[in-house]
Amino acid sequence: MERYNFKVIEKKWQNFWEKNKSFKTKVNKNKKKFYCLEMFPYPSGKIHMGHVRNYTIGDVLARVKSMQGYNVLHPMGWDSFGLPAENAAKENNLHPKTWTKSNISVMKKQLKKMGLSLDWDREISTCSEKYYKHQQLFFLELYEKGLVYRKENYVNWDPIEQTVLANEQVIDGKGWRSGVTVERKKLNQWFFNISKFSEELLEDLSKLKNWPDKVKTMQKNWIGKSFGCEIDFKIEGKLPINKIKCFTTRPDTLFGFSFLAVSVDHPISKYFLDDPKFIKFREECSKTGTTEESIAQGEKIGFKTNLFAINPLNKKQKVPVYFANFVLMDYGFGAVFGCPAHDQRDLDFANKYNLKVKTVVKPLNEDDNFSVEKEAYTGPGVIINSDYLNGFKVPKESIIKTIKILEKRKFGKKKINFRLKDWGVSRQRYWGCPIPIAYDKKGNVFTIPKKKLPVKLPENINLNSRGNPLDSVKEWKKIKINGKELVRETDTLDTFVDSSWYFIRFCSPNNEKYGFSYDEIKYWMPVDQYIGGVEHAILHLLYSRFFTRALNYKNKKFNLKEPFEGLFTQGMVCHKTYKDHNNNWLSPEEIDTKDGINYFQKNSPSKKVIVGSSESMSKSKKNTIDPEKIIENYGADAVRLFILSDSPPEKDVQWSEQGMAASYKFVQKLWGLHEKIKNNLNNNNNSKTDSDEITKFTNQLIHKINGNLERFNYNVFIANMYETYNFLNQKINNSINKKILFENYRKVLSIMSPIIPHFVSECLDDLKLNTFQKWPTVDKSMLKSETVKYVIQINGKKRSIINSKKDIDEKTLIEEVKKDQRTGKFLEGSNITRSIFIKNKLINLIIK
RNA sequence: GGGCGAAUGGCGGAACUGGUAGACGCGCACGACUCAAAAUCGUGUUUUGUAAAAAGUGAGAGUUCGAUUCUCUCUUCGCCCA
Repeated sequence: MERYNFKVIEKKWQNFWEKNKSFKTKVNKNKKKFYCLEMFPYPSGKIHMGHVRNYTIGDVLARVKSMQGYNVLHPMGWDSFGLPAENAAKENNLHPKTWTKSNISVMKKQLKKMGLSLDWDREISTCSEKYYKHQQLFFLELYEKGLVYRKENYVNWDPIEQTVLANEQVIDGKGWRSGVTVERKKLNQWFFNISKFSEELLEDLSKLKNWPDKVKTMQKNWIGKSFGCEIDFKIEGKLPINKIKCFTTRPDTLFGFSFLAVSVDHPISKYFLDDPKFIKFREECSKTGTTEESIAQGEKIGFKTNLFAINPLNKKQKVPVYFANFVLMDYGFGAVFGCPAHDQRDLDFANKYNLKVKTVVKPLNEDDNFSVEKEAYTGPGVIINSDYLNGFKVPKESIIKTIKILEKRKFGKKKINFRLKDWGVSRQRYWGCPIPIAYDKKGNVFTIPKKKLPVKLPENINLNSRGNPLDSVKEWKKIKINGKELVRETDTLDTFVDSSWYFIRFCSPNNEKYGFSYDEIKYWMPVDQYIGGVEHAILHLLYSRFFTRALNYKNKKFNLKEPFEGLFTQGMVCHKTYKDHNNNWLSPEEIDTKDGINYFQKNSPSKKVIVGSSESMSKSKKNTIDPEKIIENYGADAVRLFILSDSPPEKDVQWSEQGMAASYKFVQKLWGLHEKIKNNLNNNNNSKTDSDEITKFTNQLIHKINGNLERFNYNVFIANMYETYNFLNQKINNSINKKILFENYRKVLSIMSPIIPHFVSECLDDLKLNTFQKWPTVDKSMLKSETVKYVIQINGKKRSIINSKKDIDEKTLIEEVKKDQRTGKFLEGSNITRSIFIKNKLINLIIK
């Protein structure tokens, strides 16, 4: 027997597919479409195992759907703008474009070696002018629709790098690169008005039936709808401030009011700017950062003003006004009223500054003397100590009733607040999509005429200069519009904008006139199955949902709101970690073992290795496995098989050499089986002995696999493949009818083809069959059986399994149980008091 | 701090609506082939027990004829907000 030579055969079929453009797709209105999309990669250099997993999962689905008769769109492209290109450019003195292009060409070759059924004619790259010119046009259209605006906003400013940092680039209040304390700076930034759609984005989550609940919950929390009330507090003091507006979800606790806290960025802060103590305090605040985590966990600090706020429900009550670090200007109105007894954060603050703590809610099972000490009470109960609010049930009755009272007295009104903020899209970066805007000397905004698009990125750039790179390209910045001398916007768009519509572009990748054609998106959109990492569960998916709505807004021709009908989030690829005794990470290639228990450094058995837990593959932990090498060693089919076999796709999978080797062996075994079956097909047997059994098996197999595919249980699918091998390898003999064997084997091969397409193509071709087979259908009559296995339970315990005729009645079965050797003895000398009978499945006899 | 989820042999995991727990793979053990090894093939493999049998799905309770599956309490771990 010849070994299966994957190197030759995989290359052969990859060439065949490429030459014949086997996966090229066109709109075909007579055929049902299926749009299968995996999140496109950032071209960082090489593909990693996460890509291998993601794209294998998608490819299996695309191939199955195509076999099931769908017109499948399965494209691939590159999310190719972004900061790493700029950093790489600085380090290697390479232009970002050069770096990106060469990465794309490497990764494309690697993806092709995986044997993916991709329509490469639809390849797009977001850093290409052909792509971003449409994005610039969209930007202008959104601007016209009023969905884009410019405002001043605080940003994290790195004074050394002269650039804005993202929140995750600020570590302990310092720039990740410079290590210098980050400043808060007010800058003019462009915003997308995503909050306009807050309600809709939240509501429509319920329509997304094929999304994981987990992701929907995360989006729901991110949008953060809360019901409450805005309240105007009268202010007394020596400053010209009459009132301060607050948002609260707990107006019912107003009698527990003990301080008013405002953000250091609140408009009233302008009256304190000449107070050096306040300036110092504000610096202090900027160190805690603005993330919710740092606010929740950091120390709560305040700066007492000489102002007092008056409780609208009790005018005698005056409380101090503080600036506080835990109040953010972007949420609500940048001011909150403090009720320490019923909010832990407020309680911490009150305790620190010796402020009054008045209990106004008691749990239902407590008496009126209930009083909050160290822990704020936030649960349900009844209002107490609150004059005419007393007795209201918390929270259902109390909040609504209080709001009504406030509204009646004109101190406030009902308000729904969202946590979701508008999307700031300005980035002080070079390698991104230029914003098609210019300004005159006064700072008035001018849009670049649509005819003049694209605004191209200048090629010559000095990335080592400080600050915004485009700002230093003097010639590029100058522009004349209608004879006016203007200066271009030098910020570029957040790369999340690029990925917010690429799935639409895939429908019309070569349409030069516009970002898409209505005909094509009408046919292809929405994406039927979107597959990617859960790390994009919030931002990317929410931005995409927004962008689709933005295109839909005021445009009746664009009849689409939700871009992704189905979503699947796959788990990560993990590997054991290794360290030497100096706590340095070691890569799997640097270690060796003799017994599989003790590990040492390669070629030096004295240097022991500490084996750590399995963690997601990352360069920093050195526990990555290079897909290219693995494909080189084992072949793409075996790698596809393994990456799916060991865990359900939505969970993390452990990479293991042994598992990989087992998959490789399995492909080899299947080749052996193929030879064996081929030999059997040469006999002239027309009898039916053993043949029915094979047909029955095949039908049950298809039935099982259909179910497993529906549930994305690809690992079980593969277990089914192993079962099939075990069964056939045992059953194949010369007594099997040739025709029946051929027909069943054809079906078995077809079913395996989405997972190991090269191998199956070779086998089918070897049998002179078309390598593109239809997905086999189940012959339901073959799923039925004359006899049935009955589980016999006595007092709920399994005692035996009896083979019996199908559809027999309870009495007959009980007689059989009595006669049966194994079960009979349990029944001797006792009465059957009850029996539970489940047809064709089980009987449970209760005896005394 | 909040939200979501998970826990099954030595390991990864299976068990569709409550109905045979441990499919399938890895590992391990034994055997065959071999001078030998690797590779390959075969057999076995939850635990205790020679066996009959008993126990067993993180811990404890509950519902049920019957619970890995449903309910409650707890423990641990993971993910997300970050």
